[in-house]
Amino acid sequence: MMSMNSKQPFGMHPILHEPKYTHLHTSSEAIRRACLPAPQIQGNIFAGFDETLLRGAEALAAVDIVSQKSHPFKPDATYHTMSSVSCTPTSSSVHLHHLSSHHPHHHHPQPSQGLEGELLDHLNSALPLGGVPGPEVGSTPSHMPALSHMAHHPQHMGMAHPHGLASHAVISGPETETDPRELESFAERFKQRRIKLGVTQADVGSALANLKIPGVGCLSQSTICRFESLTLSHNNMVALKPILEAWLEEAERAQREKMTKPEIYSGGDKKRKRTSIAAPEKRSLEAYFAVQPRPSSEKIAAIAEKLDLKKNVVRVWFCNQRQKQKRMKFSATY
DNA sequence: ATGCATGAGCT
DNA sequence: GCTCATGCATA
Repeated sequence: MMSMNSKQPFGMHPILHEPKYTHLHTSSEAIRRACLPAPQIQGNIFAGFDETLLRGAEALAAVDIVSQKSHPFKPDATYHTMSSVSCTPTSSSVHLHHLSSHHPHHHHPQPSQGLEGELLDHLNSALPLGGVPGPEVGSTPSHMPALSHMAHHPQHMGMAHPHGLASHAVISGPETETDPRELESFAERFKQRRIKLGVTQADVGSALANLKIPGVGCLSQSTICRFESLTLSHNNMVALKPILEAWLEEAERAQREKMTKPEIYSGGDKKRKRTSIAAPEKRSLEAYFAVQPRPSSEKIAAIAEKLDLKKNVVRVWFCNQRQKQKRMKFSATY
């Protein structure tokens, strides 16, 4: 008895189900890879990790920190462009727009996040979309699946495709906006309006279930946050956009309703433990990653032993690291 | 806001 | 075992 309340209630996710995805992957992957911060230095040279080389990588990492703060790329500090909400001190605003055209892409003014009316203030007590009471990030809806693995055609997401993909918007327009620029501005607008409504990211996440969109349950605060900060894959952004857009409209509609007719709104396990990889070990991992983002099982084992970490922890770390590189903020993607 | 983890589906 | 979408836990 342990997996009963885990995740997905549905096995599928209509939202993104497009057979097409099945072959878009290869090329898009390649393209994205080509756009990455370019950690791949000379894979061959270090290809055959052995004690010496491992040490070499570590040395590299060590040197890296000692000499200066500028390394080939900063894995942990996912390319931060948004300074609007930045809360992390570590990554001021480091992002490498390397390859291709690194152009000075737009930045948003981002006004203040302060609400601007007592009216709104009380409005958030009676959340739109049903229900979610607590306006604080503390509201933990247990778990709730959602439209979880909607894009389960993993290896084939093609963000390299300007069109053809999401051409079947479930909720919004006939053609889902795949344009990075559009996504960025939407995310920006979304956040501002959400704040205006006095709703937290967690609230939005759980309120999504009230939209009753087939296959769409709620989402976590993390996901909403990532959507707003564009730290999701492009495809993920595209998939979530119509859903959040629907929520936003519904929420604002509900608010207007309350404004007009004030009468109706009077009513109103076991904990997972998170492994923490120490800074030194993390530096080593980063060094290894720089020379070989996809170490073999053996190499992972070697690294794990060397750093005295569980092999699985190392494996997952690499997976997450790779995933991070693919997230939006896709520097050179446009 | 973000680090580490899980799990589905695919190879 | 990988990628991807997501989430819990936590800084």
